Amino acid sequence: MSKDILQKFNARRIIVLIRTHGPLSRLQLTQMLSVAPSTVTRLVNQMMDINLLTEFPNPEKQGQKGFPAKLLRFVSDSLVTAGVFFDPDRIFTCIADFDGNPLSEEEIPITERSFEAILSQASQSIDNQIEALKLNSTHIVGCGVSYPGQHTEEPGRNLKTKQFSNWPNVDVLNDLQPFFDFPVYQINDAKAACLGEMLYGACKPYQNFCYIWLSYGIGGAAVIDQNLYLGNNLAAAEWGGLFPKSKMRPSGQHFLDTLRVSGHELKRLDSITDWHLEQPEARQWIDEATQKLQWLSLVIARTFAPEAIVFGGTLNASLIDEIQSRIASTEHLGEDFLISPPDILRATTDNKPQLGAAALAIHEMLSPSKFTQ
Amino acid sequence: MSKDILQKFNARRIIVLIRTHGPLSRLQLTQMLSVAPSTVTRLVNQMMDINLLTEFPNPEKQGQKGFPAKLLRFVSDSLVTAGVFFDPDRIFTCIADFDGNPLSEEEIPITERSFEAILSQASQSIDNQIEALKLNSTHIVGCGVSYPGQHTEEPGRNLKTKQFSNWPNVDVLNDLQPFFDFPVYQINDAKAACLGEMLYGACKPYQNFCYIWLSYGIGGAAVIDQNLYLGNNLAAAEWGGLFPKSKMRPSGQHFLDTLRVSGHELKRLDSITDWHLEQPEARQWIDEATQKLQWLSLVIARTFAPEAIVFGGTLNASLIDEIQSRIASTEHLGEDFLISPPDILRATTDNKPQLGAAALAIHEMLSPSKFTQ
DNA sequence: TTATTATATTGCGCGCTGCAATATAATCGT
DNA sequence: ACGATTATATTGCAGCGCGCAATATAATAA
Repeated sequence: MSKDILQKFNARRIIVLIRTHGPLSRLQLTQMLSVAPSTVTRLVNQMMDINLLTEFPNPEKQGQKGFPAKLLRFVSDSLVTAGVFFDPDRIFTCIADFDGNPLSEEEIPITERSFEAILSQASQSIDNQIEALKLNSTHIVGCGVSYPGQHTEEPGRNLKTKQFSNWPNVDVLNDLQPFFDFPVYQINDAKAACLGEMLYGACKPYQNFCYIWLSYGIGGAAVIDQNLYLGNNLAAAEWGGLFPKSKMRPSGQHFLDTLRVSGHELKRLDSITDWHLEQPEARQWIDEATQKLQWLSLVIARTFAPEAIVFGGTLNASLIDEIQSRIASTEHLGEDFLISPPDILRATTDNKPQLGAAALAIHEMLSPSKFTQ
Repeated sequence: MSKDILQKFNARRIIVLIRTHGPLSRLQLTQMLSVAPSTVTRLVNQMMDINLLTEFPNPEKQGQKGFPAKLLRFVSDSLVTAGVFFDPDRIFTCIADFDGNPLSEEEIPITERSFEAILSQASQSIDNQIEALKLNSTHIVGCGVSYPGQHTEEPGRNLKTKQFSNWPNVDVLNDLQPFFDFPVYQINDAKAACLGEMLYGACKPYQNFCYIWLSYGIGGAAVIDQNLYLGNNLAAAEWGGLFPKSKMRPSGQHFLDTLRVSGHELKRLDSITDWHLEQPEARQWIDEATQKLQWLSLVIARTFAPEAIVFGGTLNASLIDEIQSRIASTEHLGEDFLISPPDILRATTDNKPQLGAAALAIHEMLSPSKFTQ
């Protein structure tokens, strides 16, 4: 069962197409890729040999003339990806298939916030799930790890975090890889969530979009031609920087601080209830935050001109819902904005942040930029 | 002399490397491309066969042990590109080689502003230069055409312009191609200038940068991984949209209007003299414009996080010089901006806007995104 | 039962590439 | 002075991904 087929250019393109469009016939793949039918046949058959793809009759083509096309789909437990997300309060882990269905999930409360403790629990959780699903490490394309933090300027995609006191800048190869038996990738919470939306969520149809991630802070990500654009120092799309700390900023932390001043002592984002959102101080904050985020949307539309802007995050879901729908329903994003505006979307996978981490491993394998040949 | 070698993947990569790095030996190419030496030898020899490349001894390696490496460079008149730029006042045309040296240039004053008149003069000028240089159309990879305007949402890269009254939206294939015997490409002034900087000017070393184009209006462009990023509706990096028409905006037109209010009647940007720049009203305008453009630089740094931001345009050169150097010398781009800022550069080719148009044809041929195979 | 149609497979050859052996042209060492 | 050494380039050969064209397959239509 040699998987070097996965290194082949057109094999990857086939995987990408089936992943984004759902089941397809060989003929459809031929047309979409502009390659000879024989090429598709050979590659598909090799992928069926290693049990990555399977075929089934097309129910819609029952009773039609000609050779009945067979549709191709992924074998759900043939190749899977692992995802780990954590914040100061909890660890989320999962194993997901190529279609983005979690095959298993786990949530673990955090008791000790040391790097060692969190990562051992996470890797143990992944191992348990692999065992429970009767998989082994040859089935895993990789594991994505994501948590709140900022990428540093050093090479190697290091991540530093304020949320976990005394943590070092975490380096993928030196610090993370020892915990896992398969390739590990690391990215911050916002950018992982963005990949989740791109591969599995509301952004599947888009080539270019921007993500606005509302959590304790304000994060973000920009997708250009189905790739994460990270920019110099990996600082691209870090929208939080557009809101100086000296002024009101539409972050979860600022919302908690605002509530605290008026006597509602909350420490965690997930303690916010619908009742809190109805308080006058909250209403006012929401108005102001919506206004700021609409300005941000305008700036994004004028700079990146994405097809869509997506709102998501670990902030209270109703709160994000309201902000997104209010911005989506405004007549004009801003003065002189005459061209058709980007779609303003609500993220659909931000309740499962580990799915974004899982998406990272798939992205690293399938992103067009990774296979030049 | 069959030029289908130019369609080959690694042949194009070789051209790109020699274009960006200058003369290289076969061994250097081997290492930079991570291919076998035999691959480079064969491709290079084919390109020498069609007289695209030529070799010469490496002067620096005189007196060193071993087989002396021969360096490869372009034959200057083997493959060339044509460029046409015009604004309401003049037409600039040129023929340039792959290294960005103009082989010939022409400037034509505009007497009649009809589409037909301008394009016939431009194409006639190009044809004359081709003849004078003893070239024929097989040597021309293409012709870029650029002028002030905004791209429309229609497919086919249509360009609409306010500067030329009664002009239709110009479509490349239907409207432009009939004037030329080789492929034509069209793009607006700002984005063409940006390509000129990327291929020939101050931005050669950068993978990602943003261009701020100061002319009658405020244009711009974003380069991501050595590609123009155009965004949805080709509206990306149109910075002008960030300055509402209801307020002060750092555009050449606004500068002319400001001077007019204080009694200095100027209609054309190239009528601005150093004396004008010393007037009190001008000084105040420049202060304000610098402040606005520094804010823009901060926004760009926070969104695109480019390696560099380049200032250029058809606005008075001293004026752009001053704005660029003032922004480049500020301690911090803005509040909380802690990471290393982008380089703030001065464009070096904006005195030859036709070179940017010429760059477009080369870019269309050599851009990595155009050759997947 | 045969013709027609839509889809998939097989046989063959081309062309790009890597590998390993060989060639080339300079200096170094004695 | 002349072979040894070194750095660079070329050649022969084989592998392999792909396209083309012929063929096979499995359904409906006549």
